[in-house]
Amino acid sequence: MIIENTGNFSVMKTFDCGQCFRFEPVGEDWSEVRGTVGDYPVRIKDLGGAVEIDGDGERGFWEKYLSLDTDYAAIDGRILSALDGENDRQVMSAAVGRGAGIRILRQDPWETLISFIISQNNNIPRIKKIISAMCESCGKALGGGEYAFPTPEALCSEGADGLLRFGCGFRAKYIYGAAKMVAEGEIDLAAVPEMKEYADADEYLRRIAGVGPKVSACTLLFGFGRLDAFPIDVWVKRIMEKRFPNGLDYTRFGEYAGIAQQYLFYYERWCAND
DNA sequence: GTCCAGGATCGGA
DNA sequence: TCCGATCATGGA
Repeated sequence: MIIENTGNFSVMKTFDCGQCFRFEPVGEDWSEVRGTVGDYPVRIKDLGGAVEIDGDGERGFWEKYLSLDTDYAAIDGRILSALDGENDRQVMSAAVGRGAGIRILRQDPWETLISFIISQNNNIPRIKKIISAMCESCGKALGGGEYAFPTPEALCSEGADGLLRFGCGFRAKYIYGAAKMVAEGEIDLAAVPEMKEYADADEYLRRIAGVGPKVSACTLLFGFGRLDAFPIDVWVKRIMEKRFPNGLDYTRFGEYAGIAQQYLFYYERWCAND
């Protein structure tokens, strides 16, 4: 199917900005990607102002997954006018300019939680490798060599030691603990969207060992669509120290702090690679 | 061999 | 409350 009127939506930026770990480019660049969302293996191709989806699932499912129902032009405007001072405005302008086209994906909360537990003190290529091995071994086969993300029960039955073979190292005990809590109902991820206050949702997720402020924020942002979450990792810390000498009060971005964060993250990494 | 990666936890000051 | 060491692993 083809979805029209996608504005400045960029497949490349959206799928290569570190928010998801199960997509790969089809060809030379990231203008077309393939991966798996839930039980749907899919190809997503950027047509420039439109996007082609090759996979099962209703149109509404993909529109929601890709956040095509969200007015990013309006949000960008708010982010650009949120800060005072010439320097801060200039930095944000550069970051928004570089990141424009990114969409915060609405990913599965459980997959997002585990993915970002794995992400701690780790790098993106290796995170992908671990998740891929885990899916192939513990996830439901979808045909064509594709696999669903493992259920809590599937990971729980591996045991902490069983998970070590995927190369997750010291994070194995955290993954197992999270799987056990969710499988046994001690943590109910479906209850999180009901928590209106960020602090409440954050506190709830951090009952899981291995989930600190950063993993919690990423899970809330990428898995629960909480755009007010502002994950601070080494890159964001770096850009805050380097380019905001007077400090950055991210609460000024209000309910869209997470999108501002993603622009800053993308911008700083782009500068490092350039 | 050394350093680093979308951090969290623990113990000691 | 804050700070440093430590935690596995592999790629640069």
